[in-house]
Amino acid sequence: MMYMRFNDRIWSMMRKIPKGKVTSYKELAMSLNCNAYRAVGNACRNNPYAPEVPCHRVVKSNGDIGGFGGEMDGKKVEEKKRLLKKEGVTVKNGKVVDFEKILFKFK
DNA sequence: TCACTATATCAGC
DNA sequence: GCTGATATAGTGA
Repeated sequence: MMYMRFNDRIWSMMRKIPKGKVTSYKELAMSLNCNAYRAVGNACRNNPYAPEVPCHRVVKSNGDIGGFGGEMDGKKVEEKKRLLKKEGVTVKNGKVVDFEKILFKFK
């Protein structure tokens, strides 16, 4: 399979996300290919790295937290929210406050 | 090729 | 505003 270049790229990009900021799957996808939103999420799910690649700083394009650890029901999602809050990102009702302001764009 | 995925977008209500 | 269906890109089997 052509190696995992996409995943590798995704991880590299996420690694650059500064603390206190977030990005969206869409932004990541757009920076690499264009519409591989799902592929980005896939990369995160297959993320072999843990704290090195802050996958919890990646949220949906509308500011929603999305999922985490493969659980979309909750459970780990609250952990994600907690992590973001701890890093300075305000999360309310499962959504990032001032999402556009703290959105980190690659370019 | 088929099925899966931490999404995005549109239609219907 | 919310729910469901569809589109799209990539990986694994």
